[in-house]
Amino acid sequence: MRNTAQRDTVLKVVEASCDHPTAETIYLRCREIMPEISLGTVYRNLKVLAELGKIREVSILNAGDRYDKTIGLHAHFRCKRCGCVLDVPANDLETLEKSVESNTGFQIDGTEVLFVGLCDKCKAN
Amino acid sequence: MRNTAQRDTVLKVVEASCDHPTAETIYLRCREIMPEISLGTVYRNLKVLAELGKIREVSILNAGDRYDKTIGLHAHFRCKRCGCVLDVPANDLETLEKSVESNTGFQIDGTEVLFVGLCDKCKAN
DNA sequence: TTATATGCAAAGCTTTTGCCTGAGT
DNA sequence: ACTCAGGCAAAAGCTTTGCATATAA
Repeated sequence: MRNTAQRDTVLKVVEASCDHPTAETIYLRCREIMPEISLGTVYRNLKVLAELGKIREVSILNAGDRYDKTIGLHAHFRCKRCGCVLDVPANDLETLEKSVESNTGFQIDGTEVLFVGLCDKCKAN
Repeated sequence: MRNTAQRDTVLKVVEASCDHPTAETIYLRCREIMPEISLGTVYRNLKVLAELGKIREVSILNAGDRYDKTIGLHAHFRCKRCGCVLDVPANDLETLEKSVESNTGFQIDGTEVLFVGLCDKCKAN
């Protein structure tokens, strides 16, 4: 694994993003810092960084894949009106994982929880 | 909303499937019953049926969208080795939804829970 | 030096859409 | 009859990949 400026840039951009950006958005943000970076490189590095566990892929039902700097177990919320994606702290998730493991006998390595609904602001109007 | 043989076929195929099939798989199964059905029609009807709440779209992190005949609140499990997707009964989900609603103030209309890991069989070897 | 990563562009998938025709009601 | 839905094929994303070049170790 080589240490390249491009990979560094992708990681820094994800780490600086709080909005669970898509690959395309990450690409645009990378280009602000490193104008010559290519889209293919961004995709390649997002994949590598996710495999290394440095960033996290988030699946947002029918709205493209997103990336998240926060690795630890937590849930996501997507507002079906404005489209925003927010972190939801959910401390009961570990309990949930454990109970499913013992009920099913499966080995669980990761859990994705997505709530869909209306956020504060959109609920208001 | 018109009642067509094609829409009926798509619904019947999803209702007869226990493996959370992709749109492509559903298309192939439809063609066994109705050889002239087109892929576009399958996509259109999957979308319509999901909006009507007759079937459910399931998001399986980086593995294409799937469809599910089971509407009620339940979780999914995907084996990262063999790729199978299974239902996981999780009765605590409603409690989880409620607690997130009261903690965040968001209105929650739907919840997707996906566990990723190794199933029984794959764990064994 | 040499093997890995990048840039660029083409290719691959999945899903959507336009347009004309066919079929419910 | 009047529309909505379907068939077909093209287009529209999004993501991956091949290949030549550049660069980290």
